[in-house]
Amino acid sequence: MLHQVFLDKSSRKDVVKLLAEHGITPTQQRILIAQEMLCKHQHLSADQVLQRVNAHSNTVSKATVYNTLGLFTDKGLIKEVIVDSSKVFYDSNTKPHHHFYDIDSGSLHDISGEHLAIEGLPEPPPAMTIKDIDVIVRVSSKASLSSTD
Amino acid sequence: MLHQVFLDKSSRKDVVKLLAEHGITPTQQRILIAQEMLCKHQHLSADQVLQRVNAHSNTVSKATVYNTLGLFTDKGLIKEVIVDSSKVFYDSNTKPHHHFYDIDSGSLHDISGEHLAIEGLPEPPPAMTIKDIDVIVRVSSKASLSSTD
DNA sequence: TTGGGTGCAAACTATTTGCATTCGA
DNA sequence: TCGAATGCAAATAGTTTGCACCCAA
Repeated sequence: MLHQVFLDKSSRKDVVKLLAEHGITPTQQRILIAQEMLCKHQHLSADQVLQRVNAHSNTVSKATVYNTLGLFTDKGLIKEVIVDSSKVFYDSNTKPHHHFYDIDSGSLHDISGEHLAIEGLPEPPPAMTIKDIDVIVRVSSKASLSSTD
Repeated sequence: MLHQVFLDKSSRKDVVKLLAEHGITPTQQRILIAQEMLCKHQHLSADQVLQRVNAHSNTVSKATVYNTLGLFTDKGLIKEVIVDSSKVFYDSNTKPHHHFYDIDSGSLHDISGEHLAIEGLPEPPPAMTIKDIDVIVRVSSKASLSSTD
Protein backbone atom coordinates (compact mmCIF):
# COMPACT_ATOMS: atom_id res chain seq x y z
CA MET A 1 0.00 0.00 0.00
CA LEU A 2 2.02 2.95 -1.14
CA HIS A 3 0.72 6.43 -0.70
CA GLN A 4 1.57 8.77 -3.47
CA VAL A 5 3.95 11.48 -2.49
CA PHE A 6 4.06 14.61 -4.58
CA LEU A 7 6.93 16.38 -3.02
CA ASP A 8 9.35 15.30 -0.44
CA LYS A 9 8.88 17.83 2.29
CA SER A 10 12.52 17.74 3.12
CA SER A 11 13.51 18.46 -0.42
CA ARG A 12 13.48 22.17 -0.41
CA LYS A 13 15.25 22.28 -3.75
CA ASP A 14 12.46 20.44 -5.53
CA VAL A 15 9.94 22.88 -4.16
CA VAL A 16 11.99 25.85 -5.28
CA LYS A 17 12.27 24.36 -8.73
CA LEU A 18 8.57 23.57 -8.95
CA LEU A 19 7.62 27.09 -7.97
CA ALA A 20 10.07 28.60 -10.41
CA GLU A 21 8.68 26.41 -13.17
CA HIS A 22 5.28 27.85 -12.49
CA GLY A 23 6.52 31.40 -12.63
CA ILE A 24 6.38 31.87 -8.88
CA THR A 25 9.23 33.56 -7.06
CA PRO A 26 10.20 31.03 -4.42
CA THR A 27 10.26 32.90 -1.18
CA GLN A 28 10.63 31.55 2.32
CA GLN A 29 6.92 31.59 3.05
CA ARG A 30 5.82 30.27 -0.31
CA ILE A 31 8.20 27.37 0.05
CA LEU A 32 6.81 26.49 3.46
CA ILE A 33 3.27 26.66 2.18
CA ALA A 34 4.08 24.62 -0.90
CA GLN A 35 5.77 21.98 1.23
CA GLU A 36 2.75 21.69 3.45
CA MET A 37 0.19 21.83 0.68
CA LEU A 38 1.83 19.80 -2.05
CA CYS A 39 3.33 16.89 -0.16
CA LYS A 40 0.31 14.71 -0.89
CA HIS A 41 -3.29 14.66 -2.07
CA GLN A 42 -5.20 16.64 0.46
CA HIS A 43 -7.89 19.22 0.99
CA LEU A 44 -7.04 22.02 3.35
CA SER A 45 -8.71 25.26 4.26
CA ALA A 46 -6.63 28.41 4.39
CA ASP A 47 -6.81 28.27 8.14
CA GLN A 48 -5.55 24.70 8.27
CA VAL A 49 -2.63 25.63 6.08
CA LEU A 50 -1.87 28.52 8.39
CA GLN A 51 -1.94 26.24 11.43
CA ARG A 52 0.30 23.64 9.88
CA VAL A 53 2.81 26.02 8.43
CA ASN A 54 3.17 27.73 11.77
CA ALA A 55 3.09 24.56 13.85
CA HIS A 56 6.86 24.61 14.17
CA SER A 57 7.65 28.27 14.14
CA ASN A 58 5.56 31.32 13.50
CA THR A 59 6.90 32.48 10.21
CA VAL A 60 3.91 32.99 7.98
CA SER A 61 1.10 35.45 8.43
CA LYS A 62 -2.52 34.84 7.66
CA ALA A 63 -2.53 37.36 4.84
CA THR A 64 0.41 35.65 3.20
CA VAL A 65 -1.31 32.30 3.38
CA TYR A 66 -4.36 33.71 1.64
CA ASN A 67 -2.29 35.53 -0.94
CA THR A 68 -0.13 32.52 -1.58
CA LEU A 69 -2.97 30.05 -1.92
CA GLY A 70 -4.62 32.46 -4.35
CA LEU A 71 -1.40 32.71 -6.28
CA PHE A 72 -0.92 28.94 -6.40
CA THR A 73 -4.48 28.60 -7.63
CA ASP A 74 -3.91 31.15 -10.39
CA LYS A 75 -0.78 29.36 -11.44
CA GLY A 76 -2.45 25.98 -11.49
CA LEU A 77 -0.56 24.37 -8.64
CA ILE A 78 -3.69 23.75 -6.64
CA LYS A 79 -7.46 24.00 -7.12
CA GLU A 80 -10.17 25.63 -5.09
CA VAL A 81 -13.00 23.38 -3.99
CA ILE A 82 -16.23 25.09 -3.15
CA VAL A 83 -18.53 22.80 -1.24
CA ASP A 84 -19.11 24.62 1.97
CA SER A 85 -20.54 28.08 2.10
CA SER A 86 -18.36 29.03 5.01
CA LYS A 87 -14.91 28.36 3.63
CA VAL A 88 -12.87 27.38 0.61
CA PHE A 89 -10.83 24.21 0.45
CA TYR A 90 -7.62 24.01 -1.52
CA ASP A 91 -6.93 20.76 -3.28
CA SER A 92 -3.44 19.62 -4.11
CA ASN A 93 -4.85 17.28 -6.72
CA THR A 94 -5.10 19.26 -9.95
CA LYS A 95 -6.12 16.37 -12.15
CA PRO A 96 -9.79 16.31 -13.19
CA HIS A 97 -11.66 14.65 -10.39
CA HIS A 98 -14.64 15.05 -8.13
CA HIS A 99 -15.55 14.84 -4.48
CA PHE A 100 -17.45 13.15 -1.77
CA TYR A 101 -18.22 15.73 0.85
CA ASP A 102 -19.03 14.48 4.30
CA ILE A 103 -21.56 17.00 5.52
CA ASP A 104 -21.19 15.85 9.11
CA SER A 105 -17.46 16.19 9.46
CA GLY A 106 -16.72 18.57 6.63
CA SER A 107 -14.14 16.26 5.12
CA LEU A 108 -13.55 15.71 1.44
CA HIS A 109 -12.64 12.54 -0.44
CA ASP A 110 -11.59 12.37 -4.04
CA ILE A 111 -13.53 10.62 -6.74
CA SER A 112 -11.26 9.80 -9.60
CA GLY A 113 -12.26 11.68 -12.73
CA GLU A 114 -11.40 8.78 -14.98
CA HIS A 115 -14.16 6.47 -13.93
CA LEU A 116 -16.89 9.01 -13.87
CA ALA A 117 -18.85 10.05 -16.90
CA ILE A 118 -21.62 12.55 -17.21
CA GLU A 119 -24.22 11.70 -19.82
CA GLY A 120 -26.76 13.99 -21.32
CA LEU A 121 -25.19 17.29 -20.44
CA PRO A 122 -26.94 19.95 -22.49
CA GLU A 123 -25.14 22.57 -24.53
CA PRO A 124 -23.88 25.46 -22.46
CA PRO A 125 -25.62 28.78 -22.93
CA PRO A 126 -24.73 30.49 -26.24
CA ALA A 127 -21.14 31.73 -26.65
CA MET A 128 -20.15 30.05 -23.42
CA THR A 129 -17.32 27.61 -22.97
CA ILE A 130 -17.14 25.01 -20.25
CA LYS A 131 -14.25 25.78 -17.94
CA ASP A 132 -14.76 23.12 -15.37
CA ILE A 133 -17.24 20.58 -14.13
CA ASP A 134 -17.54 19.93 -10.43
CA VAL A 135 -19.44 16.97 -9.11
CA ILE A 136 -20.05 17.05 -5.41
CA VAL A 137 -21.60 14.04 -3.77
CA ARG A 138 -22.79 15.03 -0.34
CA VAL A 139 -22.76 12.11 2.02
CA SER A 140 -23.67 11.60 5.62
CA SER A 141 -23.41 8.82 8.12
CA LYS A 142 -26.74 9.75 9.59
CA ALA A 143 -29.95 8.11 8.55
CA SER A 144 -32.10 10.20 6.28
CA LEU A 145 -33.02 13.49 7.74
CA SER A 146 -35.05 13.61 10.86
CA SER A 147 -36.26 17.07 11.67
CA THR A 148 -34.91 16.93 15.17
CA ASP A 149 -31.49 15.70 16.14
CA MET B 1 -44.63 31.55 -24.86
CA LEU B 2 -45.76 30.97 -21.33
CA HIS B 3 -43.44 31.29 -18.42
CA GLN B 4 -44.09 28.94 -15.61
CA VAL B 5 -45.47 30.57 -12.53
CA PHE B 6 -45.18 28.80 -9.20
CA LEU B 7 -47.13 31.14 -7.10
CA ASP B 8 -49.18 34.09 -8.04
CA LYS B 9 -47.58 36.90 -6.14
CA SER B 10 -50.91 38.53 -5.64
CA SER B 11 -52.39 35.40 -4.15
CA ARG B 12 -51.48 35.83 -0.59
CA LYS B 13 -53.82 33.07 0.41
CA ASP B 14 -51.96 30.46 -1.62
CA VAL B 15 -48.71 31.47 0.00
CA VAL B 16 -50.20 31.23 3.45
CA LYS B 17 -51.50 27.80 2.64
CA LEU B 18 -48.21 26.61 1.19
CA LEU B 19 -46.30 27.76 4.24
CA ALA B 20 -48.76 26.16 6.59
CA GLU B 21 -48.52 22.91 4.65
CA HIS B 22 -44.80 22.93 5.25
CA GLY B 23 -45.19 23.53 8.95
CA ILE B 24 -44.19 27.15 8.75
CA THR B 25 -46.12 29.77 10.64
CA PRO B 26 -47.09 32.23 7.95
CA THR B 27 -46.08 35.61 9.23
CA GLN B 28 -46.04 38.90 7.42
CA GLN B 29 -42.34 38.74 6.59
CA ARG B 30 -42.29 35.09 5.64
CA ILE B 31 -45.15 35.65 3.27
CA LEU B 32 -43.34 38.52 1.58
CA ILE B 33 -40.18 36.47 1.25
CA ALA B 34 -42.06 33.45 -0.04
CA GLN B 35 -43.85 35.58 -2.60
CA GLU B 36 -40.59 36.98 -3.87
CA MET B 37 -38.69 33.73 -3.78
CA LEU B 38 -41.26 31.24 -4.97
CA CYS B 39 -42.99 33.08 -7.78
CA LYS B 40 -40.78 31.38 -10.37
CA HIS B 41 -37.61 29.41 -10.94
CA GLN B 42 -34.80 31.64 -9.83
CA HIS B 43 -31.54 31.82 -7.97
CA LEU B 44 -31.23 34.62 -5.50
CA SER B 45 -28.72 35.51 -2.85
CA ALA B 46 -29.96 36.49 0.59
CA ASP B 47 -29.06 40.05 -0.20
CA GLN B 48 -31.04 40.05 -3.42
CA VAL B 49 -34.04 38.73 -1.58
CA LEU B 50 -33.65 41.47 0.98
CA GLN B 51 -33.48 44.13 -1.73
CA ARG B 52 -36.53 42.84 -3.53
CA VAL B 53 -38.65 42.31 -0.49
CA ASN B 54 -37.95 45.80 0.68
CA ALA B 55 -38.16 47.43 -2.73
CA HIS B 56 -41.66 48.64 -1.99
CA SER B 57 -41.58 49.23 1.71
CA ASN B 58 -39.02 48.46 4.37
CA THR B 59 -40.71 45.74 6.29
CA VAL B 60 -38.17 42.95 6.53
CA SER B 61 -34.83 43.03 8.28
CA LYS B 62 -31.67 41.35 7.10
CA ALA B 63 -31.67 38.91 9.99
CA THR B 64 -35.19 37.84 9.19
CA VAL B 65 -34.29 37.22 5.57
CA TYR B 66 -31.43 34.97 6.61
CA ASN B 67 -33.49 33.19 9.23
CA THR B 68 -36.38 32.73 6.86
CA LEU B 69 -34.31 31.45 3.96
CA GLY B 70 -32.68 29.01 6.35
CA LEU B 71 -36.07 27.91 7.57
CA PHE B 72 -37.42 27.48 4.04
CA THR B 73 -34.36 25.40 3.22
CA ASP B 74 -34.88 23.18 6.25
CA LYS B 75 -38.48 22.69 5.32
CA GLY B 76 -37.68 21.85 1.74
CA LEU B 77 -39.27 24.85 0.09
CA ILE B 78 -36.02 25.98 -1.48
CA LYS B 79 -32.48 24.68 -1.90
CA GLU B 80 -29.13 26.20 -1.22
CA VAL B 81 -26.74 26.32 -4.13
CA ILE B 82 -23.09 26.60 -3.25
CA VAL B 83 -21.06 27.62 -6.25
CA ASP B 84 -19.43 30.81 -5.15
CA SER B 85 -17.23 31.04 -2.13
CA SER B 86 -18.50 34.47 -1.28
CA LYS B 87 -22.21 33.83 -1.00
CA VAL B 88 -24.98 31.27 -1.04
CA PHE B 89 -27.70 31.21 -3.65
CA TYR B 90 -31.19 30.04 -2.87
CA ASP B 91 -32.95 28.09 -5.56
CA SER B 92 -36.71 27.98 -5.83
CA ASN B 93 -36.46 24.83 -7.92
CA THR B 94 -36.41 21.93 -5.50
CA LYS B 95 -36.55 19.18 -8.10
CA PRO B 96 -33.29 17.31 -8.68
CA HIS B 97 -31.33 19.35 -11.15
CA HIS B 98 -27.94 20.87 -11.72
CA HIS B 99 -26.40 24.17 -12.76
CA PHE B 100 -24.43 26.10 -15.26
CA TYR B 101 -22.57 28.77 -13.37
CA ASP B 102 -21.38 31.74 -15.37
CA ILE B 103 -18.15 32.63 -13.64
CA ASP B 104 -18.03 36.02 -15.35
CA SER B 105 -21.43 37.29 -14.33
CA GLY B 106 -22.15 35.05 -11.38
CA SER B 107 -25.45 33.92 -12.83
CA LEU B 108 -26.88 30.44 -12.58
CA HIS B 109 -28.86 28.44 -15.12
CA ASP B 110 -30.64 25.20 -14.43
CA ILE B 111 -29.76 21.92 -16.03
CA SER B 112 -32.67 19.57 -15.85
CA GLY B 113 -31.90 16.59 -13.70
CA GLU B 114 -33.85 14.24 -15.91
CA HIS B 115 -31.55 14.28 -18.86
CA LEU B 116 -28.36 14.03 -16.95
CA ALA B 117 -26.87 10.77 -15.79
CA ILE B 118 -23.69 10.16 -13.88
CA GLU B 119 -21.95 6.93 -14.76
CA GLY B 120 -19.26 5.22 -12.80
CA LEU B 121 -19.82 6.83 -9.47
CA PRO B 122 -17.93 4.78 -6.89
CA GLU B 123 -19.43 3.59 -3.64
CA PRO B 124 -19.53 6.25 -0.97
CA PRO B 125 -17.17 5.81 1.97
CA PRO B 126 -18.28 3.06 4.37
CA ALA B 127 -21.45 3.65 6.37
CA MET B 128 -22.18 6.78 4.37
CA THR B 129 -25.35 7.55 2.52
CA ILE B 130 -25.63 9.86 -0.44
CA LYS B 131 -27.73 12.84 0.48
CA ASP B 132 -27.38 14.89 -2.65
CA ILE B 133 -25.37 15.18 -5.83
CA ASP B 134 -24.52 18.60 -7.19
CA VAL B 135 -23.14 19.03 -10.64
CA ILE B 136 -21.79 22.47 -11.35
CA VAL B 137 -20.68 23.29 -14.85
CA ARG B 138 -18.61 26.44 -14.74
CA VAL B 139 -18.85 28.34 -17.97
CA SER B 140 -17.33 31.52 -19.28
CA SER B 141 -17.69 33.62 -22.39
CA LYS B 142 -14.00 34.27 -22.40
CA ALA B 143 -11.58 32.26 -24.49
CA SER B 144 -9.95 29.45 -22.60
CA LEU B 145 -6.73 30.04 -20.84
CA SER B 146 -3.61 28.55 -22.30
CA SER B 147 -3.06 25.47 -20.26
CA THR B 148 0.23 25.01 -18.54
CA ASP B 149 -0.12 21.29 -18.00
C1' DT C 1 20.35 47.97 -4.15
C1' DT C 2 15.43 47.49 -5.23
C1' DG C 3 11.07 46.04 -6.34
C1' DG C 4 8.33 42.35 -5.19
C1' DG C 5 6.89 39.85 -0.99
C1' DT C 6 5.48 39.92 3.77
C1' DG C 7 3.42 41.06 8.35
C1' DC C 8 0.23 43.37 10.81
C1' DA C 9 -3.95 45.20 11.68
C1' DA C 10 -7.77 47.29 10.08
C1' DA C 11 -11.40 46.92 6.65
C1' DC C 12 -14.97 44.27 4.51
C1' DT C 13 -18.68 41.03 3.55
C1' DA C 14 -21.71 37.43 4.48
C1' DT C 15 -23.97 35.40 8.08
C1' DT C 16 -25.42 34.52 13.01
C1' DT C 17 -26.96 35.73 17.52
C1' DG C 18 -28.92 38.06 21.88
C1' DC C 19 -32.46 40.50 23.57
C1' DA C 20 -36.31 43.58 23.93
C1' DT C 21 -40.48 44.33 21.29
C1' DT C 22 -44.29 42.95 18.39
C1' DC C 23 -47.47 39.96 16.34
C1' DG C 24 -50.17 35.77 15.03
C1' DA C 25 -53.17 31.99 16.62
C1' DT D 1 -52.92 36.38 26.10
C1' DC D 2 -48.44 34.16 25.19
C1' DG D 3 -45.05 32.13 23.01
C1' DA D 4 -43.07 32.52 18.62
C1' DA D 5 -41.22 35.78 15.23
C1' DT D 6 -38.91 40.07 14.31
C1' DG D 7 -35.69 44.06 14.28
C1' DC D 8 -31.67 45.93 15.45
C1' DA D 9 -27.06 45.95 16.18
C1' DA D 10 -23.29 43.70 17.83
C1' DA D 11 -20.67 39.52 17.23
C1' DT D 12 -18.40 36.22 14.25
C1' DA D 13 -15.66 34.24 10.60
C1' DG D 14 -13.42 34.14 6.38
C1' DT D 15 -11.04 36.86 3.36
C1' DT D 16 -8.92 41.19 1.45
C1' DT D 17 -6.28 45.39 1.63
C1' DG D 18 -3.01 49.34 2.78
C1' DC D 19 1.31 50.38 4.05
C1' DA D 20 5.88 50.19 6.13
C1' DC D 21 9.58 46.91 6.33
C1' DC D 22 12.34 43.01 4.57
C1' DC D 23 14.53 39.85 1.55
C1' DA D 24 15.62 37.37 -2.97
C1' DA D 25 17.89 38.32 -7.22
